[in-house]
Amino acid sequence: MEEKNYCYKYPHPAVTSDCVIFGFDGVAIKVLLIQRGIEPYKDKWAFPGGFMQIDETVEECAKRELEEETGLKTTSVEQFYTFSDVNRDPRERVITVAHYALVRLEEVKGGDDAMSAQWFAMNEIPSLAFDHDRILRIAVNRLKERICFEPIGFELLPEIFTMSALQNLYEAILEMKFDRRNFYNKMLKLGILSEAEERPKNASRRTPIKYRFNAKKYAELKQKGFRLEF
Amino acid sequence: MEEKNYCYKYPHPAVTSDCVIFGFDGVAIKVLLIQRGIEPYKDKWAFPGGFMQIDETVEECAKRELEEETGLKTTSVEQFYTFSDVNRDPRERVITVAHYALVRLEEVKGGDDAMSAQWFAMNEIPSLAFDHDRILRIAVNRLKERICFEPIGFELLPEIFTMSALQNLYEAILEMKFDRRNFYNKMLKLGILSEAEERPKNASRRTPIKYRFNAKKYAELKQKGFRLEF
DNA sequence: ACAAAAGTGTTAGGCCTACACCCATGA
DNA sequence: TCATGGGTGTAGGCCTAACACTTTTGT
Repeated sequence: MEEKNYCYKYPHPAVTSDCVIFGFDGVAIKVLLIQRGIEPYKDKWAFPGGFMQIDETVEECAKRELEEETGLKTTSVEQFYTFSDVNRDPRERVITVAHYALVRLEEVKGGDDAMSAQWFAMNEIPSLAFDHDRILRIAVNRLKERICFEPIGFELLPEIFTMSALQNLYEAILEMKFDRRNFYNKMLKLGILSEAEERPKNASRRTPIKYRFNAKKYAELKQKGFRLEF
Repeated sequence: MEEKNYCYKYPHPAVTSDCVIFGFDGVAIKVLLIQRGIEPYKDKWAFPGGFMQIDETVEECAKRELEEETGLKTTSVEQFYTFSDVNRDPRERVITVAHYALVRLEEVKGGDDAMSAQWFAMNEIPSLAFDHDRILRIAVNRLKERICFEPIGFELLPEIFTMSALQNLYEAILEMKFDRRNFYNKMLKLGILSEAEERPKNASRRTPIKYRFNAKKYAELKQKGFRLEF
């Protein structure tokens, strides 16, 4: 038998952190999953995550496990819900603090085949281990809510992007279609986009304007309180 | 020495649930606190809460502890953040899942002096135990955010209320002043208020109209998606 | 040549905001 | 009689939503 050296007067649950990692390939929202190598739910797909160590916060745990399991280093994850159903893990009582993060797909490719991590489009998600289906549903809802208030979409795009890439992203996340002209106007009126290059003199009608996110203007705007409506 | 009969291969944190209970007395938002009877932070004020049992969810724990410590039974609490700083409790590693709930002050009076629970107006909050100051700050932010999207304010008011009571509540939560006519128009246009009584024939200009919250109309509205803007 | 991508502007309707007067009551 | 609370409507500005054509490029 294993040694069990950590003893308490009352029963303690195990605590894990899980990570729902969103990416965007220009067309669809994708989610990063790993295939479990051990029981329970061996060979099933699940979110990267694992047991919290006694000297780290749940956020630190989420980032550490993410890197260990997928090679992906992110600067920030955001917790969004704690799942505590009594029987959500067959091994022992486990509560998990679920986090999400947005990453640029381009910056990640490395981790994919070295590890057993893979990106899945939202409509191709396999059946997931534990209660991870539920975690995903709630994560997607949070993402939808949040993108209406903060320009988090830019974290999913390359630094320089076209207006239609941005529109595609919003349409993919919110599962809605927008009128192109209205979307342009709304985004430009917000004032948080800067043109990323001189428009060449020989600008054809066909070459799209490149933008970048203007964090400085956004900070000013945020102070005053604002809201993106869709 | 106490017996320590619950043993694990790896160290486990303790898990607690805490409750930020909001009430409204017609003028100001209040919060329910209890005075701690034991160390650590003996005699300091804190949110009701306590250790999760191994066979209950964090939400069940929150409701149980709330009732044990204040006599207050609530049907629902909502978790809003999990605090996991490594040293937030001097006894052992404790992570807490913080919840909030809105209650009608009128329905609570019982518990107050039997227990050592007391209501505090937001500007009279004493210094709190643990990291409960931080928990309160975040709870208040969530409340502000949420009241702009869902008519949770009605949970704080008596079933039948006047428009100015409702306006006072919104002004207290959001710490803003609204134009009375605009507030009336906005609320009535939403269509989630019903007049609670016949307007008497001898209606004087001075007797206010009584309303009640119309959950049915709200449910219809919610399906279509809506938003309260302030 | 045709389909697909991208740039561009106007109009009508709805919503938000700001604002003032009258009446009744209680002190 | 005066202060307070409460009911009520309008006008201007801003935002939103709907909507079409032209240019260019690649096939």
